Amino acid sequence: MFDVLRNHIEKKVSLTDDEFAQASALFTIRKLKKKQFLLQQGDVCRYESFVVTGCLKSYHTDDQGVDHVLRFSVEYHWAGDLDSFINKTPSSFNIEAMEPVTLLVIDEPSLDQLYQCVPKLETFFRLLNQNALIATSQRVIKNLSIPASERYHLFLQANPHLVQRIPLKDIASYLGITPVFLSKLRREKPGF
Amino acid sequence: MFDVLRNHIEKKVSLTDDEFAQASALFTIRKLKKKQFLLQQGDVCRYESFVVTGCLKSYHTDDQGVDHVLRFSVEYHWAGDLDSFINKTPSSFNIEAMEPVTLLVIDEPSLDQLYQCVPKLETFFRLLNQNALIATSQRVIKNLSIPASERYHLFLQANPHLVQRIPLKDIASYLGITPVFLSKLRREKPGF
DNA sequence: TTTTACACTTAAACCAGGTGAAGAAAACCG
DNA sequence: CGGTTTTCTTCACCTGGTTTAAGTGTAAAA
Repeated sequence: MFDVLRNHIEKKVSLTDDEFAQASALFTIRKLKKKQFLLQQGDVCRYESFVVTGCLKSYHTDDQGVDHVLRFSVEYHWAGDLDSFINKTPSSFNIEAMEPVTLLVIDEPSLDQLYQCVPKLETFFRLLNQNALIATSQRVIKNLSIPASERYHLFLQANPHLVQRIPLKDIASYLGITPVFLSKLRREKPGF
Repeated sequence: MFDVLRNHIEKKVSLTDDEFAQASALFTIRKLKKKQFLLQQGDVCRYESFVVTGCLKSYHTDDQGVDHVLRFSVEYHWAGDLDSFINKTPSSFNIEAMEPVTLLVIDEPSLDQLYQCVPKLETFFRLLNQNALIATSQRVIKNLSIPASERYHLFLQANPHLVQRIPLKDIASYLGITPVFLSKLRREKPGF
């Protein structure tokens, strides 16, 4: 369980046994059933969560009741709303388990404490957010410059595993199109 | 000149004179004329740049030759391509001065060194990227959930100063619409 | 002073993608 | 297994936004 987390962290910074012990003491295990919520829009996000098994989606429900998927979090990735977590503001996201999920969660005071005790972990989370920022910026540009059909095929290539696991309507939502239109795309350009 | 940078940093973390001296020794002053490039698509981004005066745009030119603006960097903000800067890969962005610009620039080895000597500055840049990630994520959701006309008015409200400084076509590009359509929007819903 | 260049507007034809409704196919659950 | 719910598809029609192309205003270059 915790060794998965250690493995994940040590891909970016190396830790002594003692340092990792300090860290793991601050995480707790949490399980969710399919369709359970880790966070509901309007609530404050109290935890950053490392996904050990399963898959979650983070999505915003707009005033017309339409969902827009920001990201999927699968094994060895993180789930949470950074804005709400840091600033203690009501979140504008739902985070929902798409499958039974096992998480290692940490709250904000503990994470702060961890940064003090083990500065290497501040570096780790800095790198994590740096990569997330890079990926999100690329997504903005792709959404602006690439038509939906191509965005769909790029998504398929980049996430062949995900497509088997999650409903198409959620992929459509992630891509910024309707399920109806995605269906049309699949009919027109099959294969690939 | 450098006091502007210090002021900016101390909004997030406080520094001793000595700590700031170590930092400022690693930055150098750079000036650009209007229309000069800080970075050209395809080159590796060697510097993170703090904007003292002026305004720049970061944009990607797609295979059809169309520009897509990722961000504007004005006074007391930063310019650079994080992906290219960190990973030393050819950048997919141009960064161009829209006005005469004065910058304080730092290269990657120096920044790394700075993180070692003054850990508080690692915290500072972590917070900076954290905020950028939050803002960029919100932009993804807004682009997916809000129609162009509303996005335009939100942009006006949020950046009243910018609109006076930069061409409308660049705002259109930032919003993900054509200048022609932006012009139509302005005609239909004037005022505000 | 004239020329060139670029930003902005207008209008009309066009298309990528959305809407609503309704059925077929899967997936879920007792 | 059988019934319910959810997902996926199809079709007919609609709209927000693009494209192309022409015209105007302005500022800088020559």
